Amino acid sequence: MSCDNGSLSLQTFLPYRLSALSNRVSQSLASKYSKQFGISVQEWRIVAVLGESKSLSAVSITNRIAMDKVAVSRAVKKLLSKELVIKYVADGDNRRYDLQLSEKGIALYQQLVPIALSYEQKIMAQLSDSEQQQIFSFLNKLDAIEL
Amino acid sequence: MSCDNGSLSLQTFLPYRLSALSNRVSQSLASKYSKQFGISVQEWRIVAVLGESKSLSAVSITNRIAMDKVAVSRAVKKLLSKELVIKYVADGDNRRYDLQLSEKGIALYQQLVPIALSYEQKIMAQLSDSEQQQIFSFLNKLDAIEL
DNA sequence: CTAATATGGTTGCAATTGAAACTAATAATA
DNA sequence: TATTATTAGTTTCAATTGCAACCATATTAG
Repeated sequence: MSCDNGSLSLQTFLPYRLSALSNRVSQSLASKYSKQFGISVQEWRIVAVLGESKSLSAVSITNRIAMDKVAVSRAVKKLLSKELVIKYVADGDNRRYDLQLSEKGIALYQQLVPIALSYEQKIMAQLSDSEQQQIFSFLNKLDAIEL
Repeated sequence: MSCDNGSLSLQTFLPYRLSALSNRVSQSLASKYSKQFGISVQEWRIVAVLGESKSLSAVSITNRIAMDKVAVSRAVKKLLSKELVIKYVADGDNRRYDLQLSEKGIALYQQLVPIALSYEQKIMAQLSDSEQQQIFSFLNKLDAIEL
């Protein structure tokens, strides 16, 4: 569907379309998170990743999700002030802090997961079966390539 | 491929994956544009849209691409200072400015189009034929839905 | 014709982001 | 054991963004 004839229209330019869609989705999710739970997308991502695995340092978080350490540091600071996570010096390394969800954080996580999943379902429901099957394989391939 | 069992992993959460991919693509393009041409992605988008249609007001630009009028205003200001576009009061409406590419802007546009297209090709080449066929239909469907 | 409303575009200010510099602690090297 | 190099995380400062208020012109309604 993209054009191959030396001319360019943003409407058929994959990077633009990808960015426009992703921004729309992100912003709609961001406003949901913010209105209902008072947290940002970054904060939610950290909560999500901590919800999956009991205890992580900032660096391990950076390795799991697409956030650099500065962003993690700032988001964690906010999560701490909201008492959604707790932080303690790691065993055997005084530079590192291990983070885990607090009681309050776990409660938030458990509230948020079904909302996030049903949101995703709403999107997926718009796609044909074959599209649903291909979308993650597509994302995986693209994640693997050098840009 | 996403999970349907009430648990959530960011790695299989469509909004997250979409955002991560789109950011990666955007950033790599942004650095290309910036290094080679000294312009931002927003500026490039405006150049692209002006390259397609001779003359547009700021509002028409916002209607065509996913940029709000503040972003357009600021990007246009930079393009003017770089002398890539020219601006003149519109016929019959003294509030409106019509914008078009300058000679220099056209030259930039003509340089950039093939680069952008070959970049897109590099991405598309990673996808199977059926994926290439489905990707824009997929994007179109998602653009159409309410979030 | 005048008052109210709407539209095109810009500006100001606060919040967010990015990049580099920084502190503190660990690991590696000699 | 000193010395250097890495690593974890934070801070700082400038640039970018987002939102609301703003000016100027156009349009509409009374």
